[in-house]
Amino acid sequence: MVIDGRLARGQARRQEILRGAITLIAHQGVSAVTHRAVAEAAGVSAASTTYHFETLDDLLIAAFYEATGQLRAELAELTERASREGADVTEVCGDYAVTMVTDRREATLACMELALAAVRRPGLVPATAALFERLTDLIALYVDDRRDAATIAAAIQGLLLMAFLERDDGVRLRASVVDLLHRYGMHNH
Amino acid sequence: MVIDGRLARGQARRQEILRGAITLIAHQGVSAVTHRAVAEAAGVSAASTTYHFETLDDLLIAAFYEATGQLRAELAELTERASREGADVTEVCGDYAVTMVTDRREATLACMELALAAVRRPGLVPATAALFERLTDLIALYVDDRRDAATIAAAIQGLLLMAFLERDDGVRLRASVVDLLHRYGMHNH
DNA sequence: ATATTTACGGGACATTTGTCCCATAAGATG
DNA sequence: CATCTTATGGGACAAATGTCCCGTAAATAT
Repeated sequence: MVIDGRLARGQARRQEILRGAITLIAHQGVSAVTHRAVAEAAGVSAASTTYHFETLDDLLIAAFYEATGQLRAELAELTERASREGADVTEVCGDYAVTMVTDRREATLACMELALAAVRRPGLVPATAALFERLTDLIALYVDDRRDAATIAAAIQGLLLMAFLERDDGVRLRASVVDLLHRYGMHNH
Repeated sequence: MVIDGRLARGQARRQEILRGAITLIAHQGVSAVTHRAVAEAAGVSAASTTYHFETLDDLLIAAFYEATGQLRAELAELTERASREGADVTEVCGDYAVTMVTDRREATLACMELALAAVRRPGLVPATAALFERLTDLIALYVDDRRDAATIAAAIQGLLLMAFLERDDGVRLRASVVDLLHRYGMHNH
């Protein structure tokens, strides 16, 4: 069976719309996400966004899955590689933290916006939790107790926010993350 | 000179409006803050909110100062007392963290919303930084290095977010905070 | 007592919002 | 070819929004 070209193009545009929404969230916050604004950001008509996402909430939830999905995939791959190659987890975490506030700045900010929004919208919790799980997976390679790993993951979230507020380029953040991990891993040495 | 009763009553209503805005932010997010919604939450007319706060941004910034102000005052008093009485800072921090997700839930949530908003609105940064400073002050009683104290303060912010997401009643949070502080204070013992 | 200042309610305005409807082009299917 | 199906664009609609204006009551000042 051949793939329907129309469906394929539709899905492609759907992705463009989601990317537009994520960029919008990162730049101007969740409140800036309107059908029309997303349409303009994605370079499509407003009707197109209502076609692919019946309601705005659907669009937001989908954008959240998209944004976290990227980071989740990267984290999972990082975890797999670090586990295989026996890399220094503290260094890997430090490097990736820097990536989150530089290259992945938009997606990270979007995730933080939406994680906070999840406090009020139960529908967003599972995806948020999934992202936390992936980060915890990576840290758990270094810290035995998974509960501790979860604590560290949450703490790193706070460090990321501070880095954004201080317009830190990542240097300070990197040191903080590495140091934090060392504090919890000391008993391993 | 006698105080103008009208001005006094005006300021009182101004406070009511701010309280309404803070409650609104905590319950439904920053986006729910509209002149009319705030007016209804505060039990006043919409015109009254536009009278006391010419623009919505003014209202938001004022609400932020109000919300952080409460917490800042409490933290400052806590720091002063702990310093005077030589109390166990880890216990004080643990207890107050629990307070933040229970009794002070609304104000704390509002602060987190607005701290994140500060990433995009430079006007909100000073107040956010001031709140962080107060928290850092308290922690600095326990951890010598102020840089470390700031890191811990940021980390606690992350733990608070996680507590909200997990609907933690504070038990888990308290343990995490105390443990985190012990990790950084170990060299003191 | 009269005038002035302050606080506030009611209402209006243009703009933006979510959402829906219809026409049409492009691709798939018979 | 004819016939669906899918994806979009253009446009419309009511509702909500920020903001402004006018009238008025109450407190103060002269």
